[in-house]
Amino acid sequence: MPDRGNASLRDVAELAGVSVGTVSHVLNHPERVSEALREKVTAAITELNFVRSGAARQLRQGHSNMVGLVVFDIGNPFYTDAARAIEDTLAASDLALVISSSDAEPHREARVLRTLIEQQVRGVIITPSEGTAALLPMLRERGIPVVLLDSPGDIEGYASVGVDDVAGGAMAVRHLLDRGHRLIAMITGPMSVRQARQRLRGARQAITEAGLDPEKILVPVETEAFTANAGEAAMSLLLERREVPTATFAANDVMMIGAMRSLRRQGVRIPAEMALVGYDDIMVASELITPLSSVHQPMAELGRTAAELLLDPDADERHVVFQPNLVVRASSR
Amino acid sequence: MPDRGNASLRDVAELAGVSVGTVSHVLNHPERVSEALREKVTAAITELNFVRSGAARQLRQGHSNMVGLVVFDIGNPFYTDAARAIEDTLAASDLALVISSSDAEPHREARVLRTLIEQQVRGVIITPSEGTAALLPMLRERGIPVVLLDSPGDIEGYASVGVDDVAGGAMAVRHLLDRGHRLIAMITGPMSVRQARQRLRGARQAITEAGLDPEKILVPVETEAFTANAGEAAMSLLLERREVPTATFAANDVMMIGAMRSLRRQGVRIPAEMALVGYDDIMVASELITPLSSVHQPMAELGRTAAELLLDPDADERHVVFQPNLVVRASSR
DNA sequence: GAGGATTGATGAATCGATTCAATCACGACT
DNA sequence: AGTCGTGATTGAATCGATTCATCAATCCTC
Repeated sequence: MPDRGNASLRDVAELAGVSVGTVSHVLNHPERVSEALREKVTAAITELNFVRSGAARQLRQGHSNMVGLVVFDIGNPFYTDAARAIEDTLAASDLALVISSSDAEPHREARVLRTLIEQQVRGVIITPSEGTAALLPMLRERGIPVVLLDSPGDIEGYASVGVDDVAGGAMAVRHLLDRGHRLIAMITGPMSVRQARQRLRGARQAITEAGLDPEKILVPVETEAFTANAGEAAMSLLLERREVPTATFAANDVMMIGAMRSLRRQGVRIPAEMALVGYDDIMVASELITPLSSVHQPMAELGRTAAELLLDPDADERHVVFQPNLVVRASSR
Repeated sequence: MPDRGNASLRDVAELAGVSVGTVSHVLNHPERVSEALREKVTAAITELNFVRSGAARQLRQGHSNMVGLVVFDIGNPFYTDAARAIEDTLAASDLALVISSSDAEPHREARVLRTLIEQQVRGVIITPSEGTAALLPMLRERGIPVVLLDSPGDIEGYASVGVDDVAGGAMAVRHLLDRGHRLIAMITGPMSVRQARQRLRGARQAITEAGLDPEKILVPVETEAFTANAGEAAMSLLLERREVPTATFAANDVMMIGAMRSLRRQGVRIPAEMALVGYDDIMVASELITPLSSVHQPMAELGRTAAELLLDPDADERHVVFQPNLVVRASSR
């Protein structure tokens, strides 16, 4: 057995009877090498099963061919959809994607970013948490481009992509207004979360724009978490009101699933007695007993754009905001 | 402003007034350096904001501090749960995780593995697809440890971790038998998929073990895909039978959600007229109108063990198989 | 046919951290 | 006082791909 698997560029050169410079040219600038030599070199490469050392390459070039993606939680389907799109876009430029999750822990986030700097990544795409702003200068100092994901202009001085949560909230409520509802509940989730606040703002805005009074039309119910149980409790509360709303908008589909449980138990018909619109358009939204209308976010486009911004040298501080779109299903029809 | 962010180990040495060797020792073998110098060096490191070059380090050491994880699809929640556990386990050994998805495309998988080899990763954890077996020798040749994920001994000669799908199928059906059901449908999914075959085998086995005849008890229905629509169609078919089963086991929760749609439309009561058990225990299983019993897989343990096997030098060809567990909810109670 | 231009190939210098053999400083012991 | 030993520090060699100045060869043009 030939001693395969550890060949260096020098070994290839020796076998092919050329200089190391030529082998390197075959790999990086094939057009500069005559066909005869090119063939000899490629033959030697296959023969030796040669794979070039990324370390040596990076050391010389000053940067690697990797881009870092740092998300809160890899488990979140939105981020994975975006990640997929990022990966595909980068692949076209021969860049590999390195995914890490920060869990929104500053300590962990710092460690992850440090590793990325050590690897001299070509750029970083990150969904910022509370502590992120303090860490970004580390990257900036080293000339590593940064794009903020799902964070429309949260932090000054960096390019960003995001989805317009105000518009999303507005389009959900506008749809319900259009269908004649005049007392609309909103299950907001925790108001400490930016997305919750902005979706609520959008909801109010839609009502104002229709020439109506948000105070009279909208019944917001804050919950402690974005869970199904929280949604169920919120809906139970709403059904006990003197004047029960005829429609409900939830800032998240999972809470709405809980709310639907409560409705089913009380025998409230959907959408006849209670129309529903959720947010996120999760995979099962269309698979529920009553398929759920929901605000869909273009995560793939978001990812693609984030990657494009990262690669664009003069995108320094551009902010791209995508518009969500409403998917209407039986729950509000 | 000091020119921060590009300092090399030599710059640190200069500022601290010591040799490069000493700085390196401070980083890697602090105990060999006197306290006085150690402090001077650490001061210089902070002053210059020094982060060592991973490339140079790797080049010299012959390997990086990264481990590659290659999955079918990052979007799949199972894999992300496992990924999280892998990441945590590796972090304890100061190893970073690089996640990539192969989409089960051999072409893409080959490219991903090539990148990992270039990076001289310390090991690779991979969920193998059809073409994987042919690619693994590339890693073996280079002495890169490999652990197969979710693939109990599929490929000879490599360590692996997996969940016992036969046992999973068996425990679902055993539960239904225990509750007195004697005509049980199984929505299998495509039989070309190993998981589908093994879960069916488990189902048969449970019936045999109970001293009954699988041919008389079990009604398998193959579908073309693991989707909700496929599940719905399968259930409609079952309901048209002369003798309608009193229980259904689906090889996947999403198909079961479709099946439940069909049942609801026909007014079949769950579990009184039809008991249900799914597989995967997806997040919404507990959030459905009728909470769904489902076979749960210990993905976190799977991930942790995969990482441990990877780091264990004498785990060369060990196979670890986990047992799934049945979560009983209202749909079969 | 000579000079100039073009194309192809070469190999030494380079990137930055690690490591080990060599040197140094200082105290202890004979 | 001199020698030995111990522990701390040094610095040069090393890993492997890239690049650029240099050299060689071939082709055009007048």
